Amino acid sequence: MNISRTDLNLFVVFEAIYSQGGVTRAAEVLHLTQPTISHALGRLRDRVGDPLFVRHGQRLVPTPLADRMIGPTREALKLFQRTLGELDGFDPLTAEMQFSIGMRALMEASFFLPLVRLLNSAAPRVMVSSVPLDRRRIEADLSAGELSAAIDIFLPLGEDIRREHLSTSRTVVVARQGHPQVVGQITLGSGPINRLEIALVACFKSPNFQGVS
DNA sequence: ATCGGTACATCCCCTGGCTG
DNA sequence: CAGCCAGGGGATGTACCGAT
Repeated sequence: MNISRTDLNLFVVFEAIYSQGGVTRAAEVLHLTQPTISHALGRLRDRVGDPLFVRHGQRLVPTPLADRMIGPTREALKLFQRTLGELDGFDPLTAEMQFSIGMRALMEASFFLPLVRLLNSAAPRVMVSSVPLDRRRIEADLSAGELSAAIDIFLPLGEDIRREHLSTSRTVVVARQGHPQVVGQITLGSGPINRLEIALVACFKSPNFQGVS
């Protein structure tokens, strides 16, 4: 295949369809229409001589070739992205950028406000928005650029997801001395704690963030 | 069995870039 | 400047699934 005769945008479309699991959702994240994505997929199918995705009910399932292509494609797209980023340069004081950070409500109270305060001084023109996090879609949303980053508990994710430890939290139970239902060893999995109405309070402490929710 | 909703494919047209 | 070609989008067809 001659790369000079190949529209490299087709690989952006391919990656979006693979990540989103469908043409329509790929169109949404790329801000194009469904027929446009369908046309692009058709052109890529012609180029590689493989359907790449086959319909399985209402889903598009990647073919073995698509499974083989997705890794190198993502690597290449990341390289392009990094190269363009380096060309643009980055100065936090003047950068005008927008980031979407996925997090759950509990995390939001602890991390988001400190982050906004930090950015106000370090990167005043950078906008961040907090997006409700769907754990089942973290990898897909990060790959598609729907999320710039996500803050959550440690989860088993793919190797291409870069992660950093932000804080450690401890769970404690507070009850009056001699409470009849809180005796002996207490666990989260079973036992008396499950029968009680409890208030869940999370405390986070880290070098970068401090907060209580 | 039928109907409505969802999703992908295809047809057709428009637009913009390239070339002679 | 005209003709060609590729890409994008609207409209429509087709297939599938779930509810009734």
